[in-house]
Amino acid sequence: MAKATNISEPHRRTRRDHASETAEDYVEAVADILAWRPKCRVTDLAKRFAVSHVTVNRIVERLQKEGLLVTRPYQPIELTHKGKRLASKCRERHEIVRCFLLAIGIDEETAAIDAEGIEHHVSPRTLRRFRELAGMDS
Amino acid sequence: MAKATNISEPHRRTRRDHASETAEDYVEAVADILAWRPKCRVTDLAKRFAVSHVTVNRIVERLQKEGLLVTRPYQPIELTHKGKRLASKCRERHEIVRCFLLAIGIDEETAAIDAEGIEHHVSPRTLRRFRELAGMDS
DNA sequence: CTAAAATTTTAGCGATTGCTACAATTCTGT
DNA sequence: ACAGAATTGTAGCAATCGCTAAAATTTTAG
Repeated sequence: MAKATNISEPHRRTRRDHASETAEDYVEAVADILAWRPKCRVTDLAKRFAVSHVTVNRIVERLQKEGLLVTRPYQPIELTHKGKRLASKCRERHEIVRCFLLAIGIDEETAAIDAEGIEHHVSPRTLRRFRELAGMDS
Repeated sequence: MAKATNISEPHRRTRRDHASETAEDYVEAVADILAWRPKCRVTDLAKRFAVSHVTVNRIVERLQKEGLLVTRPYQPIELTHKGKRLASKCRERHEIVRCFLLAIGIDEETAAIDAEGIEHHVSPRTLRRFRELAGMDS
């Protein structure tokens, strides 16, 4: 067992980047919304995340600066190539986690909820194992 | 309190409370440190989380207001009864997640890292299943 | 077309978590 | 005991994510 003062290894990862998680959640949401509607608006995201449209507005502004999405004043939101790639990656990871939870016997609703929280914290190695155990190997 | 947006079940959980996670991480760390040393100091926590002592100081101040721990100026940190209970709960949950990851074939180091991130996002139901599959049933 | 409704933006507040720089206190070695 | 080292506290900055209120713009309905 690690000594109490043994800092780095585990916690380098636990020092999570909340801003990155938000970015992932948002591009994933935008991609999901655009798969069902012609346009993604601030209001759609506000409803989805149950926050005010003002909060969404500011986050969208930040993500645009980071090159993940594009929008103009009073116009709908679109993903950049970079945003689409990130969204795709997140969606796949999200699905693997969700299907893994289903595979070990978690009910649909709980799996959906837990996958949302867990997805950002699964390393590539663990993700591969999840995929195997979920029977998603191609 | 609840802004009745009645949004998708999954996101009620994904709207995570970062402050609560920090509280859990800190009481868990304090308990762990006190299991190895006679006293827990601001510096110990700063090293563990790889943040400045100033950041730790402010968080400790907040947690004291919340009744999770106690400290006086220039004195070491101790957990309240409430803090000990929370720490115990978190440690158990943490161990279940870690052992579960080991049980499905994840290596020790990866399991330790991923458990740190995942622990805050596992529902009671999923946690029970993890414990079963880890062979930790009493 | 025009007025109302919906949507988006801006302004400004607070909480939380990060930092550096510096002051205050406690601990330690001689 | 006392000086220097270590530790802790304070002041003040920034970034992120919440909010309300109110202004600006676009969309919709009559």
